[in-house]
Amino acid sequence: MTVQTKVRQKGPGSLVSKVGASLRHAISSGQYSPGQKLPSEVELTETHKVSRTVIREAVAALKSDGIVEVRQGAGIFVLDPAFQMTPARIVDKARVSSDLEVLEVRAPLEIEAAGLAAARRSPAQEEAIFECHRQVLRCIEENESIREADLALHVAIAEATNNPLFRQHLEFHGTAVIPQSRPLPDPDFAEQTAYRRLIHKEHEAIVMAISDRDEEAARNAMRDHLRGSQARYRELLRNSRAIPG
Amino acid sequence: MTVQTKVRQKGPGSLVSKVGASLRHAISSGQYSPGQKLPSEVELTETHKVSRTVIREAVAALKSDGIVEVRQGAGIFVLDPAFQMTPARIVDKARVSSDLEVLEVRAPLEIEAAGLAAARRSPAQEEAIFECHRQVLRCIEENESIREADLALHVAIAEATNNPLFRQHLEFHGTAVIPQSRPLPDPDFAEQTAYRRLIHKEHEAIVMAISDRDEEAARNAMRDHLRGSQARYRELLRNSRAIPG
DNA sequence: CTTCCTAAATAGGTATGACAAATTTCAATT
DNA sequence: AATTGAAATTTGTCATACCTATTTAGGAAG
Repeated sequence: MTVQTKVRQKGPGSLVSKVGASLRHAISSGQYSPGQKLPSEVELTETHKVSRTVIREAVAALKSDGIVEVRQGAGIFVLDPAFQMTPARIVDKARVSSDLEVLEVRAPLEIEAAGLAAARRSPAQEEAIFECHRQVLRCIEENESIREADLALHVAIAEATNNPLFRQHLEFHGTAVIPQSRPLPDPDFAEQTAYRRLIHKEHEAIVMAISDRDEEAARNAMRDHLRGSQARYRELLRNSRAIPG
Repeated sequence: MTVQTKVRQKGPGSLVSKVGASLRHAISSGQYSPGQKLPSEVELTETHKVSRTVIREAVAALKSDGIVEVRQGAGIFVLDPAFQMTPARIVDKARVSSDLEVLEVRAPLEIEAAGLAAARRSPAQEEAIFECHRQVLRCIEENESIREADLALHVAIAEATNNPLFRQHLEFHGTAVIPQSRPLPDPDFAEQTAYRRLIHKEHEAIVMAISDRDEEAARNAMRDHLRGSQARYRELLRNSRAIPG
């Protein structure tokens, strides 16, 4: 038997769990961003002063959690958080929530997020919000769906809170949309355009308040926007119910 | 090199993922029920005709998913589903959110929930809220931790919204607690009692507003309560930081 | 007969080395 | 510059050895 050059673990918790926690922290703290490759197994054995067995088992756990993907011959890569097991995926599996229920939960969160975004946004985050706002306008002018651009704007606002939980909660209902971006059942073209420009105008109030660092105005603008959306959506429901199946 | 008696894996997917899937299926299909011990690692190597490395890595994945717990010298045991992957656990693994971040997200949700509970609660739900409220008082009078009773009260309020997403969001941070129920670092006994009675009084305002079906009062009471909690928690943080490590 | 203690057996944790398979990189050739 | 093939790198699996923790079994004492 060869001489042991590595100290056997002493103290609570196994080496596998310790290395696992260390890797999780490295990833979640941004040391390795999505798509990036982790050090090789051999390098990790040297960094953590453990055997390859421990590294492989720790990586097996991360892999199971959807945090990394491992390609033989290539390496260990950090997965995009969108591919990780998010609460949305579990909850969506368990139950399909109605859009109104989702809105009801989202509204207070997004109102608060707008206020915090106004208080905390960095110049870069401000720019990102403006860019998303412009993208929504571009979709309106080109008569394209504003769905993705709309969601991206809301995500940018959540990001500007600098509390990652807001963004996570938005992704919680990632497959649900804010109703104003749903296709109208049978829209008159001019009416649709007016409708979408109203959305744009409401967005503008939010974005300007965030830019002005006006927390209260941002909250109020988002509240008005979402109340308007809820009202429009309920109207939508009533109208679509009046149409014989 | 010794003669290989096991066939090297051929076909898509690694042996680790295959054994992992097999074990998951055995557990979910009821072959091994909660609390029951799985076969030993050596037995599993024989059953699946793979090396112990493969078994250990497969078990590491199951362990990370919270499906089994492993005790050195004892064996591998199936966990009760209640201990398995819940949204809270996933999020906690990926990142440790600060309590203040959690509070920041929870506050708007709980304020809204209080308002909706006032609007929508059934008599049975009203009773449940009162019962939880009384339980908190009992814990205070018996000098027991109010943590569980406090959480149960918040859950009862979320339930009374009759929108299951509110309860789900509360469970989202199931392991995080509302700060007023945290142990104080070095409490003077009389001060602690006064403190907990203040909590009880704030709860009372919320519960009465819900009973009175007063949405606005419920929201305001919850807002005051949570703002008070946040302020107290920040004070707690400042005080604990002043104590030399 | 019951209880306690100790040794052995069982079972998981870690380290090491070897080889197979997949991917990437590099050098030589066209 | 593009292509091809070999070498290097990296992960997947197997085997062996030893350490640590728990369980079991047997014997001795009360």
